Amino acid sequence: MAEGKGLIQEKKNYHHGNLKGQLLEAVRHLVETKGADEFSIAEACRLAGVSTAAPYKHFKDRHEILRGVVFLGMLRMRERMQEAADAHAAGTVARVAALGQSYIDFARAEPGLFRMMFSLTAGHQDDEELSRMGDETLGIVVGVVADHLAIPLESEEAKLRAYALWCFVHGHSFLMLDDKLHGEKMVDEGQLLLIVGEGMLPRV
Amino acid sequence: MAEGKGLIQEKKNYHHGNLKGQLLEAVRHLVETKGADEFSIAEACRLAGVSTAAPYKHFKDRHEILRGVVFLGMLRMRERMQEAADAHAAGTVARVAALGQSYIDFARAEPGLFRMMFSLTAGHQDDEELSRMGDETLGIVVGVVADHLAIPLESEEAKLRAYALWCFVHGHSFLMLDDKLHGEKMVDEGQLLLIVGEGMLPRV
DNA sequence: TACATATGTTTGCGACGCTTACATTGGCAA
DNA sequence: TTGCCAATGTAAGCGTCGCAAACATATGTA
Repeated sequence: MAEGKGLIQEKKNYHHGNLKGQLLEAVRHLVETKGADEFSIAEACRLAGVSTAAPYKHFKDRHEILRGVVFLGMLRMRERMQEAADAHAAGTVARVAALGQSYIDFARAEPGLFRMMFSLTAGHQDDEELSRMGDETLGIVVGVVADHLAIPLESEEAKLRAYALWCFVHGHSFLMLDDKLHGEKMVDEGQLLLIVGEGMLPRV
Repeated sequence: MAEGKGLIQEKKNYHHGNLKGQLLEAVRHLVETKGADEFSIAEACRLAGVSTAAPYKHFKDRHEILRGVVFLGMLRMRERMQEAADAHAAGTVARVAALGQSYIDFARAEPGLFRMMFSLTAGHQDDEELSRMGDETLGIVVGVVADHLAIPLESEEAKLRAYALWCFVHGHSFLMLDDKLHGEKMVDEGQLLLIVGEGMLPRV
C-alpha cells in the first residue's frame, strides 16, 4: 500500500505501460542531477527498470530522446512565462519584470534542462516544431513589450526592444548557471532587472 | 619543399615533437567542424597521426584535454577584447561598442569553441585558473564602463552596468549561434547595440 | 480461439575512454 | 663515444555505450 512509487518507478509487468514518458522523465532527472555530459541512456533504462534496447521501440535514436526531453522543457517554460505575463495588467512595469524573472527562475530551478534546451537546438533550426515553439515564446515577450510601450505588435521597435530584453535575461541566466559571478563580484539581481528595465523600456 | 603541412600534420618520427599542442589544435578543429557532441578524442588522435593511447601521457583524462582547449580559447578571447578596448580612446561610445562587438565577433567566428568555453566551466568554478581568467575578462568591461561613465572602477554602479552589458552580448551571442532569430524575426545588430548602449550607459 | 501488432528481452557489434605492459627515442653523465 | 634513464610512443584489453537483429510476451480484435 504505502510502497513508495517515486518519480522513477519499477516495472511490474512485461509491458511497462508508459515507458516513453518514464524514459523522458528519467533522462530529465539524470540531466539535472549528473549533468548533461555525465549520463547515458543506459542509465535511464536502469532507472526505468527496463533493458537498454527497449527505448528504441519508442525512439529512433538517442538524439530523438533528448529532443523529447527538450520539447517538454520548452513547453513548461513557455507555460511559466505565459502565467507570469497573465498575472499582471498590461502596460505595468511589474508585468515586464515578472516575465523576465520567470525566465531566470526557470533557468535556476532546472539548470541542466535549461542548458540542454539551447545547446541541443544549436544547428537544428531545421526542426520545425522546436523552432515554432521558440518563436511563440519570443512572441510573448514582444507582446508584453508592445503593450508596455503602447506601440504596435508588429513594429520594429517592439521587436528590437523585446529581443534586447531576451538577450539580457538569457545572458544573465547562463552566466549565473556558469557561476561567473562569485564572491565580491556578485551583483544584486533586483537592482539589475531594474536598471535594465528602465534602460530598455523608456517611458516616452 | 612545397609539401603542405597544414594545421594538422603527419607524424614523421616515433616521437611526435609537439603532441600536446597538436592534440589541442586537433580537438579545437573538430569541435568547430563537427560540433562539441560529435567528436571523439580518438578522432583527434587520428588527425594528429598517433595512437589513441598517446594523449594520456600528456593529459590525465578527456576532461583535461577539453579544459586545455577551453583555456587557450579564453586566452585568445581576452586578447581580442583587450585589443578592441585599446583601439579607442577612453570614454568614447566607440570604445564600448567595439568591446561588445569583439565579444560577438569571437562567438560568431568560433561558435563551437565559444559554446564549449561556457558549457565546460559549468559546475567547475573550483578551477582557479579558469575562474581568474573569467574575472579578468569581466574586469576589462568594468574598466571601460567606469571610464565611460567617469565613475570609480570599484563603484557598484560600474560593476552593475558592466555586468548588464555582458549579459546582453552574452545572451545575443548564444541566441545568434542557436539561430533563434531567423527569417523575418531577424534584427539588425547595429541598431541593437545602439539601443542597448544608449539604454545602459546614459550620459548623466 | 487465433492471429496481428505493440512492446519488451537477449545477444552481439563497433567505437570510445582509459589502463597496463611493453617499445623506441633523445639527451645527459660518465 | 657509450650507456642508461626519462619521456613518449604502441599494442592489447577492459568496461560502457549506442544501436540493431532475432526472438519472446502481452494486448486487442476478428
